[in-house]
Amino acid sequence: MKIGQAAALSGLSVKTVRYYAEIGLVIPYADSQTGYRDYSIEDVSKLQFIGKARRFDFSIDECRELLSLYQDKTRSSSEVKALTLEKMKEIDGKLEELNILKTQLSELVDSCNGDSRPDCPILDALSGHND
Amino acid sequence: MKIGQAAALSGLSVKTVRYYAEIGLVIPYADSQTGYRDYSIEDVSKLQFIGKARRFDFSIDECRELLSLYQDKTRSSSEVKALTLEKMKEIDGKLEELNILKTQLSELVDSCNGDSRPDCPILDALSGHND
DNA sequence: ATAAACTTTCCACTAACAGGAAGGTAAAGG
DNA sequence: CCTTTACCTTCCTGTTAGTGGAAAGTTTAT
Repeated sequence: MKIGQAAALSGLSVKTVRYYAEIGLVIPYADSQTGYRDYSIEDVSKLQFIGKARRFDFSIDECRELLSLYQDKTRSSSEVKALTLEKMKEIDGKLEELNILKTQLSELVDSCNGDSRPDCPILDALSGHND
Repeated sequence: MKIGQAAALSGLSVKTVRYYAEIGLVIPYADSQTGYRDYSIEDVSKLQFIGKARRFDFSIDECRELLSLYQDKTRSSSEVKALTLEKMKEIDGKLEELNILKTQLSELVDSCNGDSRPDCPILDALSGHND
C-alpha cells in the first residue's frame, strides 16, 4: 500500500512515516517504477508499535531498541522490562522536578496581589539574590 | 567586564551569554577597539534574572516578556501574575500527562515477569490493537 | 618575548518532526 | 481520451535553546 494508507492505518502523519523511513526505522519497499514507497501489513504493524511506544514517551532510539527486541524471537523479557523501568525512573525524575517547580511558583503567586500597581513580589523574587 | 566574568557572576555558560546577546535578550556594549563584548553590572542582573526564570521553566520568549515587565516602571503586577499562573497551568498539564504515563507503564511492568523467556506482556501491549 | 588564557566569528549538531515549493503519478469523471 | 483532483516525490527551511569545535585575534602572566 502507499504511504497515505499506511499513515492512516497507523495513526501517524505522512510526514512522520516518511521521516521514519528516512532515519531507517521502518523501511518500505521502493517501487522502482514510480519511486513511491510501498508499505506492507507488517510495516504498518511496526508503525503502530512505534506510535504507541512514542505515546509512552519512548524516544526514537528507544523505539528502535524496542523494535529490534520485538522482532527478536530469542529475546528475553527482562531486557524489555529493564528498558521500561528505566523509562519509569526518568518519568519519576521529571515528576519530582515539576512538583518542585509548581510549589515554588505557587508560593510566588500567593505572595502577589496581582493588582494594577507596579509592585510585584514575583519579579522581586526573580531579581533577588536568594534562590 | 568581559563575557567570562559576566557568565561566572550570572551562573551561565559563556556560550549561553553570547547566545543571549545574539538573540537580543541581553545586549552588552561592543568595544569597537577589540570587538570584545563589555557587560555592565545591570547586564549581569538581567542575566541572573533570566537564569532564574529559565530554571522556573519560562521559555526564552517568556523571559523576554518578563524582562520587559521587569524594566517597565509602569507595569502592573497583575500582568506578571497572569503569566506565572499560565505557566503553572502548563506545568499542571504536564504533571497530569506524566502521571497517566507512569500508571500505564507501571501496569505494564507489573504484568511482566522479566525472566529470560521471550514471552513479554509489555511488547504484547505495544503491538496489540487495544490502547 | 612567549606562552597561557581569553575572546571573536562561523559552522555544524542536537530531537522529532512540520510546512511549503516544485514537479511527477494515479485514479476518477466527463 | 483528456482533464481535474488527489496523491506522491525530493529538497529546503524552521522549530528550541543552546553546545561543541575550528581558526584566528587579544590580553595577561611569566
